[in-house]
Amino acid sequence: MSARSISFRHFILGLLAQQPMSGYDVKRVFERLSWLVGNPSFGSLYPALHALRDEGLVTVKVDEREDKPSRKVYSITDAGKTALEEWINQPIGSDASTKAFVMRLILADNYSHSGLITQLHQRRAQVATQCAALEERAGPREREVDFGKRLALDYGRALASTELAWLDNTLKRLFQQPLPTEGVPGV
Amino acid sequence: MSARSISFRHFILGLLAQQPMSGYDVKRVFERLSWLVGNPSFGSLYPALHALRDEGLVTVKVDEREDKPSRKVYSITDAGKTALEEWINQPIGSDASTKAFVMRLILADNYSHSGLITQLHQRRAQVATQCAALEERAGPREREVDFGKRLALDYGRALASTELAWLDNTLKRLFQQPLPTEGVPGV
DNA sequence: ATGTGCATGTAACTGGTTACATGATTCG
DNA sequence: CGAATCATGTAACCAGTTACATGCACAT
Repeated sequence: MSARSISFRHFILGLLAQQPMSGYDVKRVFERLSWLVGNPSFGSLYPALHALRDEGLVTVKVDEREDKPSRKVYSITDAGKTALEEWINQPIGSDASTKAFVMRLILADNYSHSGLITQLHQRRAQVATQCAALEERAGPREREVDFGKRLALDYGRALASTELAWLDNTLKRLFQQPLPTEGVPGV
Repeated sequence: MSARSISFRHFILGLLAQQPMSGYDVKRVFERLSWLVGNPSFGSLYPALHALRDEGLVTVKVDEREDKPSRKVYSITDAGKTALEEWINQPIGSDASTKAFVMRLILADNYSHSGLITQLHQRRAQVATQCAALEERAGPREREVDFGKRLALDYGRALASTELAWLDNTLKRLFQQPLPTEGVPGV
């Protein structure tokens, strides 16, 4: 079960790769990004941290302080870095949700230049396919679809074409200039 | 807790309100819309149907045919219609996912004119809030955010502003008069 | 006969939520 | 003293997936 279902647990690992944090800190990060990636409850956050620790992907250090309650600070291990790298570079499924993609975007610093570009290309291909399908089915020719489906199809088409434009634009920018914060070892 | 967590089960009820169908038919509908609302497996679809039946929201009729395998056709009941109406008209949570909103769009035919407009307004308010927050945090002033967060924020902002524009446009079409809410930059 | 599409289902598991329970520290 | 914030955790439950299992009908 090393690199399976990809979700909060892996994303948390990615956050810990950027800097060591306590569970409470992680929660705060999620809160600020909740609209983009969702907001796990403590009831799943803490167990996720425990699981990462049990797998040896992170280590815990108790931070005793006098002014505030003590807390457990989690840091990524070498094994964790390896697992993270494996996760973020595996191809995004065609069923991947927007949230899953945004998680990868947020962890962009963990990618190599070419790795990030590959991810964006894959996403682009999938969105392009969907956009084309939506455009065909929402076109003026299709009369059998009811009002609701028409609304939904149009909505989806609008979002998909915007995403496509964003991806094209971003890929262009990335292709022209190297990453501003390149420096992940070993990728 | 009759009207709880709102998901596939309720959406299926909405599909059955449009026309009686078998589980397999429902699956096919999902398949065509999978990018927009997801695609439940049979392992959750059939139990959902059973649950709706047990709650008296749908009835089953076995359709015996000679040329093809027999199937179970589900039809919505009066109780089901009541439950559906209650569900679709309850306010969308600020944490509501895009998929949950698209489900409502697809079921647009089940809304009253004013009911649908109310839903769109609620969504608009939430997206506007998020869009503003994203715009502020992704602005050129914020220097502390890393490359990945900046990418994600920009991505979110692009999608949110498109959705806002779509909502405004759709509301205008549905309800021919200017919106009482304030305008948002960049349409 | 065998494979493909149609059609229905169950059991084990997973990832998540809700609700609960605890305790330190600071502020009014 | 009580409330709010910081901080961590567990147990019960729930929605959904995966994998499995069955069977009809039709075409090759």
